[in-house]
Amino acid sequence: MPELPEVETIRRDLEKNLVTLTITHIQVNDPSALTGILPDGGPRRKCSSRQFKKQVLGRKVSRFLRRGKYLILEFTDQTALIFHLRMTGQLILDEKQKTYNARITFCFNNRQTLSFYDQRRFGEVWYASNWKNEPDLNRLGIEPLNGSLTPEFLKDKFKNRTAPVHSVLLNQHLIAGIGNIYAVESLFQAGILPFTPAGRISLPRLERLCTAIKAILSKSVKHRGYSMNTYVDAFGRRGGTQHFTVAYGNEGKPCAECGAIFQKKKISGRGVVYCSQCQK
DNA sequence: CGGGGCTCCTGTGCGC
DNA sequence: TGCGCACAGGAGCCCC
Repeated sequence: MPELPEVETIRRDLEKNLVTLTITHIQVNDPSALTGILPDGGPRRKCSSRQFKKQVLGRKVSRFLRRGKYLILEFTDQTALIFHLRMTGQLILDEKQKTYNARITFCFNNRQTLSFYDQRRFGEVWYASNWKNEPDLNRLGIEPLNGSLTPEFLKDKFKNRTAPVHSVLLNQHLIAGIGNIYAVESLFQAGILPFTPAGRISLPRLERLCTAIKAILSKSVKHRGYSMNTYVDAFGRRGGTQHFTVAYGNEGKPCAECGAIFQKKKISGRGVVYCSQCQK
Protein backbone atom coordinates (compact mmCIF):
# COMPACT_ATOMS: atom_id res chain seq x y z
CA MET A 1 0.00 0.00 0.00
CA PRO A 2 1.83 2.93 1.26
CA GLU A 3 4.64 4.59 -0.58
CA LEU A 4 6.32 7.85 0.45
CA PRO A 5 3.27 10.16 0.07
CA GLU A 6 0.97 7.80 1.97
CA VAL A 7 3.43 7.23 4.82
CA GLU A 8 4.13 10.96 5.01
CA THR A 9 0.39 11.70 5.24
CA ILE A 10 0.02 9.28 8.13
CA ARG A 11 3.11 10.74 9.80
CA ARG A 12 1.70 14.26 9.70
CA ASP A 13 -1.67 13.12 11.08
CA LEU A 14 -0.07 11.23 13.96
CA GLU A 15 2.41 13.96 14.81
CA LYS A 16 -0.43 16.43 15.28
CA ASN A 17 -2.33 14.08 17.58
CA LEU A 18 0.04 11.95 19.63
CA VAL A 19 3.14 14.01 20.47
CA THR A 20 3.58 14.42 24.28
CA LEU A 21 1.23 11.51 25.05
CA THR A 22 2.29 8.44 27.05
CA ILE A 23 1.55 4.83 26.13
CA THR A 24 -0.45 3.32 28.98
CA HIS A 25 -1.69 0.03 27.52
CA ILE A 26 -0.92 -2.25 24.58
CA GLN A 27 -3.25 -4.89 23.17
CA VAL A 28 -1.40 -7.47 21.04
CA ASN A 29 -3.76 -9.59 18.95
CA ASP A 30 -1.18 -10.78 16.44
CA PRO A 31 2.30 -11.22 17.94
CA SER A 32 3.70 -12.11 14.51
CA ALA A 33 3.68 -8.36 13.76
CA LEU A 34 6.36 -7.85 16.42
CA THR A 35 9.99 -8.14 15.43
CA GLY A 36 13.21 -7.15 17.14
CA ILE A 37 16.94 -6.84 16.74
CA LEU A 38 19.38 -9.30 18.19
CA PRO A 39 21.77 -7.69 20.72
CA ASP A 40 24.73 -8.23 18.37
CA GLY A 41 22.97 -6.37 15.56
CA GLY A 42 22.04 -9.56 13.77
CA PRO A 43 18.92 -9.95 11.66
CA ARG A 44 15.54 -9.10 13.13
CA ARG A 45 13.57 -11.99 14.60
CA LYS A 46 10.22 -12.41 16.26
CA CYS A 47 9.71 -10.63 19.58
CA SER A 48 7.35 -11.81 22.33
CA SER A 49 4.36 -9.70 23.38
CA ARG A 50 5.63 -9.71 26.95
CA GLN A 51 9.03 -8.32 26.00
CA PHE A 52 7.52 -5.79 23.60
CA LYS A 53 5.17 -4.42 26.26
CA LYS A 54 7.98 -4.26 28.80
CA GLN A 55 10.06 -2.21 26.36
CA VAL A 56 7.32 0.20 25.28
CA LEU A 57 4.83 0.76 28.12
CA GLY A 58 5.13 4.09 29.92
CA ARG A 59 7.15 5.81 27.21
CA LYS A 60 6.27 9.33 26.11
CA VAL A 61 6.06 10.32 22.42
CA SER A 62 8.41 13.10 21.34
CA ARG A 63 8.24 13.05 17.52
CA PHE A 64 7.06 11.18 14.44
CA LEU A 65 9.56 10.88 11.64
CA ARG A 66 9.58 9.17 8.27
CA ARG A 67 12.51 7.62 6.42
CA GLY A 68 11.58 6.14 3.04
CA LYS A 69 8.49 4.05 3.75
CA TYR A 70 9.37 3.54 7.43
CA LEU A 71 7.53 5.45 10.15
CA ILE A 72 9.47 6.26 13.32
CA LEU A 73 7.60 6.99 16.55
CA GLU A 74 10.32 8.50 18.71
CA PHE A 75 10.08 8.60 22.49
CA THR A 76 11.55 11.28 24.77
CA ASP A 77 14.43 8.97 25.74
CA GLN A 78 15.49 8.63 22.06
CA THR A 79 14.24 5.06 21.82
CA ALA A 80 11.57 4.42 19.19
CA LEU A 81 8.93 2.23 17.60
CA ILE A 82 9.59 1.62 13.93
CA PHE A 83 6.70 0.64 11.66
CA HIS A 84 6.72 -0.68 8.12
CA LEU A 85 3.24 -1.00 6.61
CA ARG A 86 4.27 -3.04 3.54
CA MET A 87 1.29 -3.69 1.25
CA THR A 88 -1.85 -3.32 3.35
CA GLY A 89 -0.82 -1.86 6.70
CA GLN A 90 -2.88 0.96 8.22
CA LEU A 91 -2.32 3.06 11.33
CA ILE A 92 -5.60 4.53 12.48
CA LEU A 93 -6.53 6.73 15.44
CA ASP A 94 -9.56 5.81 17.53
CA GLU A 95 -11.00 3.36 14.99
CA LYS A 96 -14.05 1.52 16.24
CA GLN A 97 -15.71 0.39 13.03
CA LYS A 98 -13.23 -2.00 11.45
CA THR A 99 -14.51 -5.28 10.08
CA TYR A 100 -11.29 -7.07 10.96
CA ASN A 101 -9.17 -6.95 14.09
CA ALA A 102 -6.23 -4.74 14.76
CA ARG A 103 -2.94 -6.63 14.97
CA ILE A 104 -1.80 -4.25 17.71
CA THR A 105 -3.55 -1.41 19.55
CA PHE A 106 -1.73 1.23 21.60
CA CYS A 107 -3.67 3.20 24.22
CA PHE A 108 -2.52 6.66 25.37
CA ASN A 109 -2.98 8.58 28.60
CA ASN A 110 -5.69 10.81 27.11
CA ARG A 111 -7.70 7.67 26.15
CA GLN A 112 -6.87 7.94 22.44
CA THR A 113 -5.91 4.72 20.68
CA LEU A 114 -3.67 3.94 17.72
CA SER A 115 -4.43 0.66 15.92
CA PHE A 116 -2.28 -1.20 13.43
CA TYR A 117 -4.44 -3.01 10.88
CA ASP A 118 -2.89 -5.16 8.17
CA GLN A 119 -4.95 -7.50 6.04
CA ARG A 120 -2.03 -9.30 4.42
CA ARG A 121 0.11 -9.28 7.57
CA PHE A 122 3.34 -8.36 5.79
CA GLY A 123 3.81 -5.26 7.95
CA GLU A 124 5.86 -5.13 11.12
CA VAL A 125 6.69 -2.99 14.13
CA TRP A 126 9.69 -3.17 16.41
CA TYR A 127 11.24 -1.37 19.31
CA ALA A 128 14.63 0.24 18.73
CA SER A 129 16.81 1.32 21.64
CA ASN A 130 18.54 3.76 19.29
CA TRP A 131 16.74 4.25 15.99
CA LYS A 132 19.62 6.23 14.51
CA ASN A 133 21.66 3.01 14.51
CA GLU A 134 19.00 0.82 12.90
CA PRO A 135 20.60 -1.07 9.99
CA ASP A 136 17.33 -1.14 8.02
CA LEU A 137 17.14 2.66 8.12
CA ASN A 138 20.82 3.27 7.55
CA ARG A 139 20.83 1.08 4.43
CA LEU A 140 18.21 3.30 2.77
CA GLY A 141 19.10 5.57 -0.13
CA ILE A 142 18.41 9.31 -0.42
CA GLU A 143 15.13 11.04 0.36
CA PRO A 144 13.75 12.18 -3.01
CA LEU A 145 12.13 15.34 -1.66
CA ASN A 146 14.92 16.86 0.43
CA GLY A 147 17.02 18.26 -2.40
CA SER A 148 19.49 15.41 -2.83
CA LEU A 149 17.83 13.90 -5.90
CA THR A 150 19.66 15.30 -8.94
CA PRO A 151 20.31 14.09 -12.51
CA GLU A 152 23.99 13.65 -11.59
CA PHE A 153 23.05 11.45 -8.64
CA LEU A 154 20.95 9.24 -10.92
CA LYS A 155 23.69 9.15 -13.56
CA ASP A 156 26.12 7.90 -10.91
CA LYS A 157 23.80 5.35 -9.31
CA PHE A 158 22.45 4.05 -12.63
CA LYS A 159 25.94 3.66 -14.09
CA ASN A 160 26.56 0.17 -15.53
CA ARG A 161 23.15 -1.08 -14.39
CA THR A 162 21.45 -3.28 -16.94
CA ALA A 163 18.21 -3.81 -15.02
CA PRO A 164 15.06 -2.08 -16.29
CA VAL A 165 14.87 1.47 -14.95
CA HIS A 166 11.52 0.60 -13.36
CA SER A 167 13.17 -2.04 -11.14
CA VAL A 168 16.00 0.31 -10.23
CA LEU A 169 13.54 3.01 -9.12
CA LEU A 170 12.02 0.48 -6.72
CA ASN A 171 15.42 -0.19 -5.11
CA GLN A 172 15.11 1.45 -1.69
CA HIS A 173 18.88 1.43 -1.21
CA LEU A 174 19.24 4.04 -3.97
CA ILE A 175 16.16 6.25 -3.55
CA ALA A 176 13.90 5.63 -0.55
CA GLY A 177 10.14 5.85 -0.84
CA ILE A 178 9.24 5.16 -4.48
CA GLY A 179 6.92 2.17 -5.03
CA ASN A 180 5.15 0.76 -8.05
CA ILE A 181 2.55 3.51 -8.43
CA TYR A 182 5.04 6.38 -8.44
CA ALA A 183 7.61 4.52 -10.53
CA VAL A 184 4.93 3.99 -13.20
CA GLU A 185 3.74 7.60 -13.08
CA SER A 186 7.22 9.12 -13.05
CA LEU A 187 8.39 7.10 -16.05
CA PHE A 188 5.26 8.03 -17.99
CA GLN A 189 5.67 11.71 -17.20
CA ALA A 190 9.37 11.56 -18.11
CA GLY A 191 8.60 9.75 -21.40
CA ILE A 192 10.92 6.85 -20.57
CA LEU A 193 10.02 3.22 -21.31
CA PRO A 194 10.15 1.24 -18.05
CA PHE A 195 12.17 -1.58 -19.71
CA THR A 196 15.07 0.73 -20.60
CA PRO A 197 18.32 -0.44 -18.98
CA ALA A 198 18.97 2.17 -16.29
CA GLY A 199 22.61 2.64 -17.27
CA ARG A 200 21.73 3.64 -20.83
CA ILE A 201 19.62 6.70 -20.07
CA SER A 202 21.15 10.03 -21.10
CA LEU A 203 21.63 12.91 -18.67
CA PRO A 204 18.91 15.11 -20.23
CA ARG A 205 16.43 12.26 -19.88
CA LEU A 206 17.52 11.67 -16.27
CA GLU A 207 16.82 15.33 -15.70
CA ARG A 208 13.25 14.83 -16.88
CA LEU A 209 12.99 11.76 -14.64
CA CYS A 210 14.19 13.73 -11.61
CA THR A 211 11.71 16.49 -12.25
CA ALA A 212 8.89 13.98 -12.73
CA ILE A 213 9.65 12.03 -9.54
CA LYS A 214 9.74 15.15 -7.41
CA ALA A 215 6.63 16.66 -9.01
CA ILE A 216 4.54 13.52 -8.62
CA LEU A 217 5.59 12.72 -5.07
CA SER A 218 5.01 16.32 -3.95
CA LYS A 219 1.64 16.50 -5.64
CA SER A 220 0.61 13.22 -4.07
CA VAL A 221 1.63 14.36 -0.59
CA LYS A 222 -0.50 17.45 -1.18
CA HIS A 223 -3.46 15.23 -2.11
CA ARG A 224 -2.88 12.94 0.89
CA GLY A 225 -1.99 9.77 -1.03
CA TYR A 226 -3.38 7.20 -3.44
CA SER A 227 -6.51 5.34 -2.23
CA MET A 228 -7.59 2.79 -4.78
CA ASN A 229 -7.53 -0.18 -2.46
CA THR A 230 -6.78 -0.31 1.26
CA TYR A 231 -4.87 2.90 1.90
CA VAL A 232 -6.46 5.42 4.28
CA ASP A 233 -4.92 8.15 6.44
CA ALA A 234 -4.68 8.08 10.25
CA PHE A 235 -8.34 9.13 10.49
CA GLY A 236 -9.52 6.38 8.14
CA ARG A 237 -10.10 8.87 5.30
CA ARG A 238 -9.20 8.22 1.66
CA GLY A 239 -6.61 10.29 -0.16
CA GLY A 240 -7.11 11.96 -3.55
CA THR A 241 -4.06 11.05 -5.62
CA GLN A 242 -5.98 8.39 -7.57
CA HIS A 243 -7.96 11.18 -9.24
CA PHE A 244 -4.92 12.54 -11.07
CA THR A 245 -2.65 9.57 -11.80
CA VAL A 246 -2.67 9.07 -15.55
CA ALA A 247 -0.90 5.75 -16.18
CA TYR A 248 -1.09 3.54 -13.09
CA GLY A 249 -4.34 1.57 -13.09
CA ASN A 250 -5.25 2.70 -16.62
CA GLU A 251 -4.14 -0.30 -18.66
CA GLY A 252 -6.44 -0.90 -21.61
CA LYS A 253 -7.57 2.72 -21.63
CA PRO A 254 -6.42 5.37 -24.13
CA CYS A 255 -3.51 7.62 -23.24
CA ALA A 256 -4.70 11.20 -22.73
CA GLU A 257 -1.62 12.52 -24.54
CA CYS A 258 -1.68 10.46 -27.74
CA GLY A 259 -4.72 8.18 -27.68
CA ALA A 260 -2.71 4.95 -27.84
CA ILE A 261 -3.88 2.19 -25.50
CA PHE A 262 -1.93 1.83 -22.23
CA GLN A 263 -0.11 -1.51 -22.11
CA LYS A 264 0.71 -3.60 -19.06
CA LYS A 265 3.66 -5.98 -18.70
CA LYS A 266 5.49 -7.70 -15.87
CA ILE A 267 8.88 -6.43 -14.83
CA SER A 268 10.47 -8.49 -12.05
CA GLY A 269 7.03 -9.67 -10.99
CA ARG A 270 5.48 -6.20 -10.81
CA GLY A 271 2.68 -5.06 -13.10
CA VAL A 272 3.97 -2.06 -15.05
CA VAL A 273 1.72 0.20 -17.13
CA TYR A 274 3.14 2.31 -19.95
CA CYS A 275 2.30 4.06 -23.22
CA SER A 276 4.37 2.70 -26.09
CA GLN A 277 3.85 5.95 -28.05
CA CYS A 278 4.77 8.49 -25.38
CA GLN A 279 7.53 6.47 -23.72
CA LYS A 280 10.70 5.64 -25.61
C1' DC B 1 28.20 -7.51 -7.09
C1' DG B 2 23.86 -7.35 -9.87
C1' DG B 3 19.60 -9.27 -11.36
C1' DG B 4 15.66 -12.24 -11.27
C1' DG B 5 12.67 -15.47 -8.89
C1' DC B 6 10.55 -16.99 -4.68
C1' DT B 7 8.53 -16.13 -0.36
C1' DC B 8 5.83 -14.30 3.50
C1' DC B 9 -0.01 -13.55 3.87
C1' DT B 10 -5.15 -12.63 2.78
C1' DG B 11 -8.75 -11.03 -0.20
C1' DT B 12 -10.85 -10.08 -4.68
C1' DG B 13 -12.16 -10.76 -9.28
C1' DC B 14 -12.08 -13.26 -13.28
C1' DG B 15 -12.85 -17.35 -16.55
C1' DC B 16 -14.62 -21.82 -16.88
C1' DT C 1 -23.04 -21.02 -7.49
C1' DG C 2 -18.39 -22.84 -7.05
C1' DC C 3 -13.56 -23.62 -7.96
C1' DG C 4 -8.94 -22.45 -9.15
C1' DC C 5 -5.88 -19.24 -10.54
C1' DA C 6 -3.79 -14.65 -11.21
C1' DC C 7 -2.99 -10.64 -9.04
C1' DA C 8 -2.48 -6.69 -5.42
C1' DG C 9 0.92 -0.73 -2.71
C1' DG C 10 6.87 -4.40 -0.40
C1' DA C 11 11.26 -6.16 0.29
C1' DG C 12 14.50 -9.79 2.23
C1' DC C 13 16.77 -13.89 0.82
C1' DC C 14 18.85 -17.19 -2.25
C1' DC C 15 20.95 -18.70 -6.38
C1' DC C 16 23.18 -17.97 -10.87
